[in-house]
Amino acid sequence: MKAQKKSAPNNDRQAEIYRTAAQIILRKGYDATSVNDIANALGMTKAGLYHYISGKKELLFDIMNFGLDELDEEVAAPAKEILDAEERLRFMIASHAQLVTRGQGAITILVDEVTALTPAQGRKITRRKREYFDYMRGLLDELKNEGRLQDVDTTAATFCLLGMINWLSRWFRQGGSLTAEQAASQIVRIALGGLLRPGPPASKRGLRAVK
Amino acid sequence: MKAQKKSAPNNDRQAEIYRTAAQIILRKGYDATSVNDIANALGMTKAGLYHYISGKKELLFDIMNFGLDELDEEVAAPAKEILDAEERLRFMIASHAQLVTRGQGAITILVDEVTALTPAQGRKITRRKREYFDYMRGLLDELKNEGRLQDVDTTAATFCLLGMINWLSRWFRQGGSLTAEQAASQIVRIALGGLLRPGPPASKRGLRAVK
DNA sequence: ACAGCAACCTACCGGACGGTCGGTAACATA
DNA sequence: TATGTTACCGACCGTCCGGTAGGTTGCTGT
Repeated sequence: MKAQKKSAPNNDRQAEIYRTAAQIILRKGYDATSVNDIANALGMTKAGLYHYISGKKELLFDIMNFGLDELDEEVAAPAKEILDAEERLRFMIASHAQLVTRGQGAITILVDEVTALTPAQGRKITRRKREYFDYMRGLLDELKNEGRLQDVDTTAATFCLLGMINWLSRWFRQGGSLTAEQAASQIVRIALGGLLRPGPPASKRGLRAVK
Repeated sequence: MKAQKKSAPNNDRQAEIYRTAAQIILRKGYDATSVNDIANALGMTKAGLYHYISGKKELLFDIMNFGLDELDEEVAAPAKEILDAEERLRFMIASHAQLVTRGQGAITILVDEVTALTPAQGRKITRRKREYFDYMRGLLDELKNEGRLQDVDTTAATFCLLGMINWLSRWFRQGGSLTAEQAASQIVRIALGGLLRPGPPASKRGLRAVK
């Protein structure tokens, strides 16, 4: 059968390729996804797809940068305009989480597969990731200086934050019992306020090391 | 012939194979790891390795079960003997986190690569994972009933917990600025108590929705 | 002394994959 | 009508991978 699509200019097609490829790679993993898989999902052949991309690695690299662009534009940049540090943190967590839950925007997660890139590409992606990480940790440091933070290591805390947010992509499903907004708000609540009530039974108050 | 026992060296070698394979797969990913890679790391050839394993997928499946066994033995089982729910949660987070940081025990993380298994194998692993998850959520429910939990969705909270813990494997490095115990204790503190101090400056108290 | 078996090896196979080459069909421009 | 460009396709190539066949070596029990 021949599907007929008339309106498909270059730019739209490119974006469609990124989006489709990102979804498949997100689901099956980079190595397990063949260029053929991506091409077929787009209704074309491998050779046809190579008209748009210059290689499998380059496609991954482009997608990752696309995802990081989104992150900068929708999370980091708007956050920088919020004056209050606590509110800024709240915004970053919530908007980052919502970016992850958006199926198409799930691109961000591909940041995992850095090992599949060439060393040079990997270094570039890692640098961009680190920039974002450092900004977030800096925000926590700021809060700590204001005395608004619990006594926690800000590096570890940043990783915990990103862990919760990135893990969203593993469990959040559109149409599940939680909406994207609800999931994001849960993460904000847990990250900022923790699980336990401020005033516990007041029986034991010591951090226990294990083993 | 039930009395027939496999010779002793077999078992040691088998365990060594699991541990070595797990480390490589953890670092490079399942698909990017060839059977040859694993064999070479063990100082043998591919055909030699096939003396011990029955296939690449089966190896992965065995490793995953091995990791889940560890999780049951070192986290779930001991936890069940702790009476106080809060202390039980504290123990589970800390011991699970430490299991993840132990280089060799890093096996647990392989739980990601379920898609690489056959459907039947995948179902079995997923079932075991879900068992663990359900136990953890049940613990949170218990705490909630006791009124010791903040107002959070226990399912989302469990995922957040596991997100933080599993993410450890991405950033924790032996010999870094934090010891395994310190990292585990940071996670416990953040998960249970949150990032922010109980009493904030009490200036603005509004939840901001994002964009 | 020798059978038996565990623990490897070299050599090879079929298939899948990333990538290329030389087309072609449709449309725009002039 | 001639020409160029964009968007694709079928066929093919070299490589590497999972897996197998059929050995060889060396220990062990009898």
